[in-house]
Amino acid sequence: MMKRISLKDIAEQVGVSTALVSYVLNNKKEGRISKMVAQKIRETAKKLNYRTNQIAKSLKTNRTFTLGLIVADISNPFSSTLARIIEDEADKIQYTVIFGSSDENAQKFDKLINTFLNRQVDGLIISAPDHSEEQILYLMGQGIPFVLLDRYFPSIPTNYIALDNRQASIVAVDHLIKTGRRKIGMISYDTTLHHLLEREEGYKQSLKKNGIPLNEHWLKKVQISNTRENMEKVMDELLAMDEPIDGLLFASNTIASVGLRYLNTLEIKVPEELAVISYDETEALDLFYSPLIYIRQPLSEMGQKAVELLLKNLDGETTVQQLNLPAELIIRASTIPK
Amino acid sequence: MMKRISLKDIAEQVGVSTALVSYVLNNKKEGRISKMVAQKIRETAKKLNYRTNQIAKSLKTNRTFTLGLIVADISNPFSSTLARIIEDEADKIQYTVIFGSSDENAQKFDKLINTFLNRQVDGLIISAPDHSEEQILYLMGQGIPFVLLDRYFPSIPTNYIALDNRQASIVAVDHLIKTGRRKIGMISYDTTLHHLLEREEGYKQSLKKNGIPLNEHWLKKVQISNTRENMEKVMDELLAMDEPIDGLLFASNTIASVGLRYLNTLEIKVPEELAVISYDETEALDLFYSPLIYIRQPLSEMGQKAVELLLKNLDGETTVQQLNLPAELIIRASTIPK
DNA sequence: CTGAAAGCGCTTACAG
DNA sequence: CTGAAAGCGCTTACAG
Repeated sequence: MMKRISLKDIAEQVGVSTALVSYVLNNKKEGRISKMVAQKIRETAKKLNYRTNQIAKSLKTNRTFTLGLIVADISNPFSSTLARIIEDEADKIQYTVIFGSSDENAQKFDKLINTFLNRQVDGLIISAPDHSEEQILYLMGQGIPFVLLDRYFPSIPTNYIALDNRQASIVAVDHLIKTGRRKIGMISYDTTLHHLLEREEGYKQSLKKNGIPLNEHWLKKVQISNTRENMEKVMDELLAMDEPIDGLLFASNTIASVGLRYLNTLEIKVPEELAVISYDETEALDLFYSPLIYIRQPLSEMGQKAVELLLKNLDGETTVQQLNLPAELIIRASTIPK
Repeated sequence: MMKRISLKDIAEQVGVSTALVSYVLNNKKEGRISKMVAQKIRETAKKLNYRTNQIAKSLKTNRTFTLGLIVADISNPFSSTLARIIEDEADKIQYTVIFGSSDENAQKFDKLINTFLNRQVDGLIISAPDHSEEQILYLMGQGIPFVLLDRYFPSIPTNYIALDNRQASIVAVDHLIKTGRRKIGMISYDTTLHHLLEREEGYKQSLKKNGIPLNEHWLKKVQISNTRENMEKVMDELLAMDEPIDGLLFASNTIASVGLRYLNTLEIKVPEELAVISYDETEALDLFYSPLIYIRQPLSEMGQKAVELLLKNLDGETTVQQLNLPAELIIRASTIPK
């Protein structure tokens, strides 16, 4: 690789100090530097194709303008859509994003945190996996600026941007009931992640509110690490009961995607025999033979607010902000009244 | 934020030089340092929760162990799947990935390159947009290690990992013909991107080989920046011809996704009236009422080879390597014989 | 208007 | 076995 041009090279060519070159290129001390010299410096920088060494600059200024993004899995559309929004927001404030996937694994998550901190990221945006309280508390203890996104821990008083999951489930299940369903199942993950527990709570709450006693067999949980294998089993159970369910809520896009694929292979008619609502939108929903109703998370707003909140923290803001944004139920064909 | 612990802090506590601390923590000069001191240093580092400042290390060693990944759009499943594979491969060699989306725009692409170079990435993995030859040549001129992924320029003799696009189209169209189709359309992008031209060439070549004269109205192009709006128009054209097409090849996952959504709204029966094959797999393909045949790109292999090749370059390898990997036609229901 | 100098936190050739 | 010292490429308080 060719030798990179440094401030020193420019300084030597122009016959000034590196300090002056630095001032000019950073537009510091404007007006207090002779126009002539300033112009000469800029010209020479251009001619030599000078490129700031951000590493050196970061070492000196103690700011890297880098943001660490930890998602569950960047190849999941939910994560990658958020990543894209965050990329765009970060770009607006001159930030670059480094990312990593935790695979819902607290240990991998811990490793990512460490890697990112070693790299001196200015802050982190985090979708935390199950059982990662310790790492979150560590970050707080160290005073590292970060914002939790999507997932959060009610016991930890820290910044987060998330959905109002309980309300989202309530609206969804209310809709199922309003369109004539009474035996409503839900498939969620076997997890202690609070946002999913809230989704389950909302489901139960809606049933209760509408005078439908909860049948405990209606609420199924599948392993996060083993979703595909588990789904067929629990769906068979839900559909093979004495009184099979006539409404179903999927708690995530992955659950929905796998579930719909399986439904495609069955004789069940959606929405006539089984009305389905899914959390999150994926293109899969549109291509299912009966376009699905879904709970749309305000991803753009979530990503924007997360970056905005992180930036506030980088700028010294210390008050904690917690946001549970409302979801929107997108109503299409899959729950026409019976 | 709390003061970060530096080598100096450890050195002071233990009563040795920073040099020694550095040697111990980096496992340099093993055996030439007294066990006692080494252990004391390690203990103290642990006790103080020492964290290497990678920025300082990078400045000194001139290596950041950071890799820049430029994709078309991280929120597109094709990009995010590759990103995930690259993340995993990079992790194996202790690399972190910073990413950016070019949106198929040469100017944004140029900006990303500059940002990443300022940040002293050790190398780049690039899905280049249309008309970005200049930037690629610049990278070559500067001797920056990089590997093109998915897209490449035949006129530029540089490392790339891509698909054998021509052959992939040939196999796909051959299959359509073999199963009884004679009027075969293709929808591609309006672009000069070589990999798409190859896909088109393969399509034409198969028709020719099979004695079917090309009807120039069969090959449609849509704007990359405006895919959704364009698709309905060209599909209407293809299906409203005096002799409507009975076979169709989609040149990308986005084209397929939009196209299938539109087909869903029409009366056309797939595959009976129209046999469809798509490039790339997306979950959407599975949920279309007639599971689609598709051209599967070996994404894992592509991502792995890209990182492997980049690593070779970082280690000083200078011979250019160009790989066109074979695709696989995944045959399912959507082209049963007429 | 401009420069000499210190220092960010590391690594490493050299000396002993 | 260990340390003093230089230096990576910047920024910036200070002095003039």
